[in-house]
Amino acid sequence: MTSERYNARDAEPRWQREWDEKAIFSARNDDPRPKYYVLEMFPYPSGRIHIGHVRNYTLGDVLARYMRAKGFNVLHPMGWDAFGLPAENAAIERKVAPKAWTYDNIAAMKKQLRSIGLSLDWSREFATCDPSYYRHQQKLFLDFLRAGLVERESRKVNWDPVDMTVLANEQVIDGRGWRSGAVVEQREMNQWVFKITKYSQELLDALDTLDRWPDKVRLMQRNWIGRSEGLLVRFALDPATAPAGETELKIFTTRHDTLFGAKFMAIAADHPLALAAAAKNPDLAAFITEIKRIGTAQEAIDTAEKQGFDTGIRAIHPFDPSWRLPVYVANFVLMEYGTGAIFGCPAHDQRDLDFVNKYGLGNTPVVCPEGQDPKTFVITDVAYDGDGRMINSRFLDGMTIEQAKEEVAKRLETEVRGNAPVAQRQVNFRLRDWGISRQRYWGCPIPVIHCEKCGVVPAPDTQLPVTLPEDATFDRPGNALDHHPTWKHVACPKCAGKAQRETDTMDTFVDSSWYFARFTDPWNAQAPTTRPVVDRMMPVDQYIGGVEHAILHLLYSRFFVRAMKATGHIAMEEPFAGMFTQGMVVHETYQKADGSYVTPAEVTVETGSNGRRAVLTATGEEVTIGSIEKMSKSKKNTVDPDDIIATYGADVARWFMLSDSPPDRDVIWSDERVQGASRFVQRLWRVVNEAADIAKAAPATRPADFGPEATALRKAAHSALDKVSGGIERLHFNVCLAHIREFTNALADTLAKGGRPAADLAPNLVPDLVWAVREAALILVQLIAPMMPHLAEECWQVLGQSGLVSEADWPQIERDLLVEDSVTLVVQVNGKKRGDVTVPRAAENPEIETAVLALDAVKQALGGKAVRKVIVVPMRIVNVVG
RNA sequence: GCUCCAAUAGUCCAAUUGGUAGAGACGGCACGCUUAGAACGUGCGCGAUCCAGGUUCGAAUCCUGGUUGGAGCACCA
Repeated sequence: MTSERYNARDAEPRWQREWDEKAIFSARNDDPRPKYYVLEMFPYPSGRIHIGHVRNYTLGDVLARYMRAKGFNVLHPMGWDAFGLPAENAAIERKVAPKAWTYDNIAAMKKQLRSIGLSLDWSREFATCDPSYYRHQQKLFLDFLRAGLVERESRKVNWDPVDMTVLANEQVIDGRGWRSGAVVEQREMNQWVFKITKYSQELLDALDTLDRWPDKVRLMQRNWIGRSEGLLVRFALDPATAPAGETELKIFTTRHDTLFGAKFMAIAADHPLALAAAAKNPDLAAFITEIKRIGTAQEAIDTAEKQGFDTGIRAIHPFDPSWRLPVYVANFVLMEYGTGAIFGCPAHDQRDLDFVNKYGLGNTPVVCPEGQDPKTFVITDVAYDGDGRMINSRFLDGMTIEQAKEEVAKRLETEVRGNAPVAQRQVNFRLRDWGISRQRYWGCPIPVIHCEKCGVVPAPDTQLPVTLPEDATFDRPGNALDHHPTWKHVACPKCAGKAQRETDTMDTFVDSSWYFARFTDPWNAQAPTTRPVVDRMMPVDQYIGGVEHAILHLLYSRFFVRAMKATGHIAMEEPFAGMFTQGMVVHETYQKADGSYVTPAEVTVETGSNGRRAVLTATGEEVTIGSIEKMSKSKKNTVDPDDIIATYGADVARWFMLSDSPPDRDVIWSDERVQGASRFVQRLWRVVNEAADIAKAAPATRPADFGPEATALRKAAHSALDKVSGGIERLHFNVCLAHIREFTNALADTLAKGGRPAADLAPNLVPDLVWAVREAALILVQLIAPMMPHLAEECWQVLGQSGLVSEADWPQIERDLLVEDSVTLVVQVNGKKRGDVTVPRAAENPEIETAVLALDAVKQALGGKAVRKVIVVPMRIVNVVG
């Protein structure tokens, strides 16, 4: 018997070396077994891993190790999402080259990742900033360009005039650049865009096939794509009021049923008609300038009041030539959606109602809710957007909304004005094409050349990769690529004349939109993918990451794979067959009396009879325990994975991450519970060592019969095996851990009942029980192996097993042990529990009924009333209805 | 504002998807052990499953309405 504590600091590096030397986690592309691809979202090399990474990668590792034991050829790779702004900021602030900074960080983080004991295939590692990766991305870009999936477009962008760069919407805070603080301008710029909207409908429809994705994520994508069916209507303009001879105004609506409730038309500030009118009206021009200025600040948009300006233009109602509607320029109409123009029906749209109430245009209800009297139904401050019957709508009166929509569409699409129908049915999407141009150095260069004579010329394949210059300087704002003295000057591949390289680089979301495919064959120097390999190893069977990527990253990847299919790089459409969004790691916050935050490492929490209090460990000063929040540097409520692993070991960190909270929910980091995990590690170590001492006496062959004690232990073992297997497959790791602890308790009980010390006892034990103890201990170790692989290896060795538990096959379940000979059914009378009855497993309903009705408790509860019905739920319950 | 999700013991969470509310842990209390020791072992679980209705033989689970908390989108016509 070993009385030594389990020493994680000694064991963990030892087993990590062992796995490494034997390269047991390398997947082979020619392995004939069925494949299983587990992938966690790859990290940005910020410098240190975060506790959230530990959770993310532990979740994936449990699955990878389990599937490996189940006999799959598991692909579980890791890499680095290595392009991006922080490297350039480091270059500016610390005078270190982005490349050096990035690769140093990768080296540091890789060391940290290794200390977690993840079963990763490091032979496939790459960083997206490796030219050997991005050269293929450039190739994909050029293939997409040829296929019409990339275009150059003039687009409105957020421009930071100080940093001289385009900002993403998230980088604009209160209308100012997040770094420079300069007021952000809206500029029209030429941008490269991926034509993701060509796949709007497909990306939407295919969501229904992704049955192993969270509903939440699918819903978010559905809303993001934002399909709406409506009608495109051409309103004629009163020629006397048109500023420059315009004849019509096109609008898009989904509520054409409410056309008779129209009170006004509204157009966006940058609508051509608005610009034409502004040219003749200085007041209108001033108004447009004003609302465009507000338009840049995201905050202002949220709270801005509805504002409009009457252009003087009058539109003619499509069903009544004598009905004129005023055309306003309004700040709530977006040029980017639909046609940039609407008709306003205030009674049934809140925005329109706010607008008319401000400008005194009135409203007419045209949909009356069921049960309301149309004569008294009025709208004042709240628009009605529910169901009902049409009123005040001439030929539509009495129809449902759907009938009215159909009638309006039918009439207007058959009416012709100037060789075209007045209206046509149209489907609109909220989804926009994906602008990928970034005025940044540290990104994948866009492989095109601008020639004064030939225009945009793709870089020839032979010139790939177009690499970043390593001697760029960061001493002034703007794009370092553009500033570089020589890099952009090249000869035109077509005419050999003077030309310039594109100095924009790609959005880093491009890098992460296909890395999962590259992992299948990162060694291919000739092409992005190797067809037979990528077609066999993809899709990713289980992808795991944070919900913050639920929309953009996942949608872009889904688009990218479709584009890769269209250009012959892959056979499938959907990259991720299974998707899982894990919760965050959160922690309570601690504040000193002066309001400043202190880290958990500086604090000692004491639990007394009147609750918990926290003091500074160094000084004893009392600190306030604050709310539980996402770990952040500003709140200082972070824990460092290195500290945890140094103190408790990786297995404890892993076990803690998996316990209690379901993986898709936030987990509260709690020192008490981490210590609980640590105590379990020691307890398991003791139990296994004790079992190992007994197991030495186990007979070599399986006994023919097992006594009751042995059978009970075997049932506990195989039941745990069954539940844990199922739990892992459904990613219910917290429940798996509960079953493992339950089984550990059962094994410990059996050992304790035999008496102590165990060594004296072994010879007295009957062989069947000794054999069962050995079996139980082995199963237990295999069950914990996916979660605590180092401890499992150590235990495996103690149990005298040769080889590695990481390479062992998952134990076979003996299903016979899971079925009981007799079952105990709960007996209810009128839904209330009155007792129970134990019957043979095979008992038929009539015998069960007889047995139940014979119970005294049942007779008493019935109180002489006749039995009306007896409901027998097999294996569970009997309900007597009296 | 719109859409969606959640709510079970002091705390974190289970409940085979409509069948006995309790698996596991944290904390607490009691007892034991007296050295595996900032441990270890044993024991202790009445909470109208957030509230009000409804469906059902039977509801934590399904339906309706609310309360509280969270998430996403945000003038999308």
